[in-house]
Amino acid sequence: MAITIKDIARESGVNISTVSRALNDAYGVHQETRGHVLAVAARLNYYPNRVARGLKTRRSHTLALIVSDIRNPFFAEVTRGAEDAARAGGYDLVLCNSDLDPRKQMEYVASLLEKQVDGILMNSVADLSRKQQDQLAASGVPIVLLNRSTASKSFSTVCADNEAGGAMAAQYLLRLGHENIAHLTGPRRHGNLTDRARGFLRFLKAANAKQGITVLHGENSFSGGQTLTQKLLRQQPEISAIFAANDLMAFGAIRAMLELGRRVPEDISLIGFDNLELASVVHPPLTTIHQPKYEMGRAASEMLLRLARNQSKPGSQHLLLGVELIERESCRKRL
Amino acid sequence: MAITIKDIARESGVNISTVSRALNDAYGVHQETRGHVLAVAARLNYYPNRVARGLKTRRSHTLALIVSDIRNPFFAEVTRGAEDAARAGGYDLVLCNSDLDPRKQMEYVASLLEKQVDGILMNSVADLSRKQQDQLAASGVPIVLLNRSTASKSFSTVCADNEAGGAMAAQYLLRLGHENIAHLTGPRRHGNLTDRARGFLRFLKAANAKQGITVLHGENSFSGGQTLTQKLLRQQPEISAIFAANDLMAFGAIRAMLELGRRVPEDISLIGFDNLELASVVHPPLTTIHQPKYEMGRAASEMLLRLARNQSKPGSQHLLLGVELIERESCRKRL
DNA sequence: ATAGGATTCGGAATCGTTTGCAATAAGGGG
DNA sequence: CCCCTTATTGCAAACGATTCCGAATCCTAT
Repeated sequence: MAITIKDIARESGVNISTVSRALNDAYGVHQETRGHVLAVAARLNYYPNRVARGLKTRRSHTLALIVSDIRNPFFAEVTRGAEDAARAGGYDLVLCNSDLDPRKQMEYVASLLEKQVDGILMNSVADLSRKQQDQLAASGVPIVLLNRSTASKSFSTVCADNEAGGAMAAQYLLRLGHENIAHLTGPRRHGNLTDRARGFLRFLKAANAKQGITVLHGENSFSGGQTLTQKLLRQQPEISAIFAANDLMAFGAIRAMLELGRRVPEDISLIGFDNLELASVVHPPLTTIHQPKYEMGRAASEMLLRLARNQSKPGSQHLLLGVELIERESCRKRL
Repeated sequence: MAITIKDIARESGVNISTVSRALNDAYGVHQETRGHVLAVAARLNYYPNRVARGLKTRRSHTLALIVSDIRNPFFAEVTRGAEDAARAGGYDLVLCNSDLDPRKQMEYVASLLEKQVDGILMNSVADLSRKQQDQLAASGVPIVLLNRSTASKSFSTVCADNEAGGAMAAQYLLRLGHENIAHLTGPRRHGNLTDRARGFLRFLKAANAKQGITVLHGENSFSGGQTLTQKLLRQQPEISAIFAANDLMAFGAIRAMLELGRRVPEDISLIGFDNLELASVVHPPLTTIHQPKYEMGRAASEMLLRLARNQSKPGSQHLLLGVELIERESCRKRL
């Protein structure tokens, strides 16, 4: 049986309320008795029961993070940022993998509410029905959405500036003199990727680009990038630059080009998005748009902490983080 | 204010104890009243407060996982397995990143104990002092160590058969006719890598290999693999096969050889260990020893659940999981 | 010396559950 | 018809903390 404040009270001859006050160094306990209590607590090797504490104070000092799959290196990075910030604030983080399944997501949320988590970090609610979203918003826990720019009235968000990133990619390829440019992206409903595409195309259009621009939709994965690239190069062998909507697709593109005997960057320039750890490892090292993944996780946790502590005025907040061009070796001037 | 069983009791005209029993469908409540209570609970949109429950039952229904860094894809995979199994058992998982810092690890453990977690999954205790380890063992929570084969009396373990994996690598390279073989590994104190090296060397020795065998120690990372390979090929250009102690080092080796103009597998065969997701993505696709990462996480969670539920006899348990050779394209017959 | 404010402390309620025990109701055998 | 099981329910005490409130003590200024 573990030591409780009752034991400490008995052992040090004071009431449990005094022990509690001493332990939390609350106002109203004499220095001397505080010292004595603390000494006894240390001697008995006491550690507080946070569950009991939570019952009374109605805060569990835990946050939850629901991602689609922690094995996605993007989320791993975000998660690390979120955990570090939570920990720094004295909270711990429970991890949930939803696979983007709406049912699983709602089950997680229900379970988390029962556990009285103080806030929830989620990477998407896009696939939730309107009704489910309302249910979430009505639940009362603070929620911040990761990676969702569409300013929502019910939820706070933190997101990278995907549109600006798309524009950066366009500007860069234009500056290198490319004219036949393709954009490989994911399913149309994918918000972030759509933003990137929009920024990309808008910039090209604004620059009066006279080039042929091709946009191909497919799976936003390694094999998706691979397949799209094969298709692209079969249809338009004259392509000189590719903007892949994320690094994984870019890796697939590299593979496809390797297999087709097209060299990167000698024959075709390639730029990705995300700046995954692997981007610098792959050959050739991938030029890409850096998303501040760790910072996104950190900022989201910090925002959630403020919300959970009622330190910020109620209502939803929105944070848009900047992106950055990382120049490596997968792009080259058009000859 | 949330709905409690007290509200349900009032609303349905029975005592809270009956409500509690009905909700848990415990023995001793009439079908009819149970039905009524459940209906009222549903109508009021009741969900139980697990914190209060935990206070009384002394189980929090949460497990914790302490890894060095979730960004390491190996741990991401293990974590996913662990979380799935925990969830399947009705537990959730709090994630901790220790960076292998002993102080952080102990802080995490202390915090987790205060939160009354029912069990802890850790990836290593090797860097803890003897005293800290005893302290851990004395804490009373079930602990299972991931990826630590050294059968410990105080802790349960689940681990892949690193030694057998090392032997497999040796057998494979021998079968391909290689004679000048090098092994790139990490720091000497790293238990798992040491096991791999032992299996590897033992097999070569047993096969009466007359070859020159070189073992190089360095950092067990991408750049470690890169550096060691540069050094190796400078000293011994005649090397025909390399066994890297993990895939990350193998990736580094690929990069180094690329830079030195040595082709894989035409000039030099390369085999890794882990079978990371990326192993099939990199060029050339890496032949490697597969560790059942997901299963390790899952098995560890399941073992921990049994321990936490007192379903297995006390004392430590140990599980060794098999490994497997994954043949891709980074190795070739010696001409 | 004493009123009165500030400190310091103890008592007890409370958070939302579970659970042992007693009480009551129901059913069955003699 | 009564006694004895057995099923169903209520009562109340936990679990381990926090916190409001009032009592006791101390200090200080008049």
